[in-house]
Amino acid sequence: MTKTAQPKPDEAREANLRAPQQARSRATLDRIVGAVQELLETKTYDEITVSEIVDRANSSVGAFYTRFKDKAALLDHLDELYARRIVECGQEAASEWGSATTLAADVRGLVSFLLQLHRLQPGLLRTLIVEARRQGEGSFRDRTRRMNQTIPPVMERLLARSDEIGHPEPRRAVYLGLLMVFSAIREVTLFPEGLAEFVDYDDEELVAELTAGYLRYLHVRETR
Amino acid sequence: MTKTAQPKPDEAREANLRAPQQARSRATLDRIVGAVQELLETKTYDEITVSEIVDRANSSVGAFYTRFKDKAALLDHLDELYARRIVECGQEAASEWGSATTLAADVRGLVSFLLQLHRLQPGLLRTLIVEARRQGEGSFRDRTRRMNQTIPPVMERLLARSDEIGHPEPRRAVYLGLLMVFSAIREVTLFPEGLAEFVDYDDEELVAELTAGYLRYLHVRETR
DNA sequence: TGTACATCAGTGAACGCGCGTTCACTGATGTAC
DNA sequence: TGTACATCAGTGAACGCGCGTTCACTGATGTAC
Repeated sequence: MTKTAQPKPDEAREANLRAPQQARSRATLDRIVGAVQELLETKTYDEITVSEIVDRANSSVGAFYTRFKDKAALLDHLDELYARRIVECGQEAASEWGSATTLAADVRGLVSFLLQLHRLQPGLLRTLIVEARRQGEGSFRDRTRRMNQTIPPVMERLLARSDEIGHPEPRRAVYLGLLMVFSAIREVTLFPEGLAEFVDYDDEELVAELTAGYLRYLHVRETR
Repeated sequence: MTKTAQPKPDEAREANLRAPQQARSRATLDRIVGAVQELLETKTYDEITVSEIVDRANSSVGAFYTRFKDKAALLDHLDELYARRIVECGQEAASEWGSATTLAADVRGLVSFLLQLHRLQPGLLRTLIVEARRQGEGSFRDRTRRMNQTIPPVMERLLARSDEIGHPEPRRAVYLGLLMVFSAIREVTLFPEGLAEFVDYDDEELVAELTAGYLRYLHVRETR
């Protein structure tokens, strides 16, 4: 507690967003964010114009620019919101985990969680991955780091049961296994036109199969 | 053989490209294609200007527009070239396969092939996936189909040894397994800033581990 | 082999459209006394 | 409680830059006779 007032922990680190002071502008901001998120489900960020966003939000270009430094600042803000949400969801899901389950149950929970996460706003996620995070510049890089930091604790939880893991290098294996299921999920949800076309599982089956794949790769002794 | 001269089989189906008639313009075209491919390794297609492309190609905007209908036509052409190359590589690799190997060897060959393919021009591939194939419109959709058509024969080859596969649904399993290794490769090569950060295998190890993962998922009886 | 003409190829300045951004202004909310 | 002033919020026409595209022109290559 220093002499300077503590800035709001949330919007503090966002340089490009002029934080709203009144409820009215807060609402406008929310409408703008909502509008662009909707638009992102069908088009690229470049394809969306500022006018288009504010029209859909029942706002105006002027209002837009009193909140945001420029158009890029909105994308930055979206990324911030998304990152925050992921971290939050992750912690929430982790706290729901009981501590006495099996490795198989843990893995299954993880896979299921990841799939749900990707089902949320695929268009937005796609944009953030390919448009924002392209080359690790500035704030985007930081957020990737923040999100990645949530992974190791989860992996440690799996590794706590190394005795069940038959793979000779458990540590590397849990990470590569995660990458396999994670990216399969990403491919299915974000790029369904590609190879995912050949995969006709529904979500439940998909979780089951990916879980099985993960466990077998880890060489978990089968106890079914 | 009808009365009309057979059009060149290759460039025939490209409406947006005025085919070069002389060696000189062929060379110019090649330089333009080369230039944009280089640029795509570091920037998005939108970020690249026509002037930028022709400057690097030691050509001129005018020359550009005598070849291409518009800027989009170049992206279309790149996609066509890429698709053609993939199909070609696939057939080539397939023909190199001896016929008396083990399932494990086949899978390993496949995984290794996929990784090599992605190492070739990651920037271009990334662009084609996210910018061109976004929503399945017109020629891009067709090409995705063409490329996807090369997959089933390969899977059939694996399925020919179903007796070695312990998974209860061999057909669905070989496809999902493929998706897992394929998308893991994609994540590593195209989006290395993300989860792939945690994976520190070199290419050889990666192939080995992905192969192991695939085989174990298929429940191939271990014979090592 | 030479000449004339047609087509192909290339040049780069100029154009103009679209979209991000600005700005002069109006109205709403908060605060001091 | 009322009045005056400051700041916040919002409006939308106008601006201007950048980039894709055009176009009038020059030069190279091919072909007919």
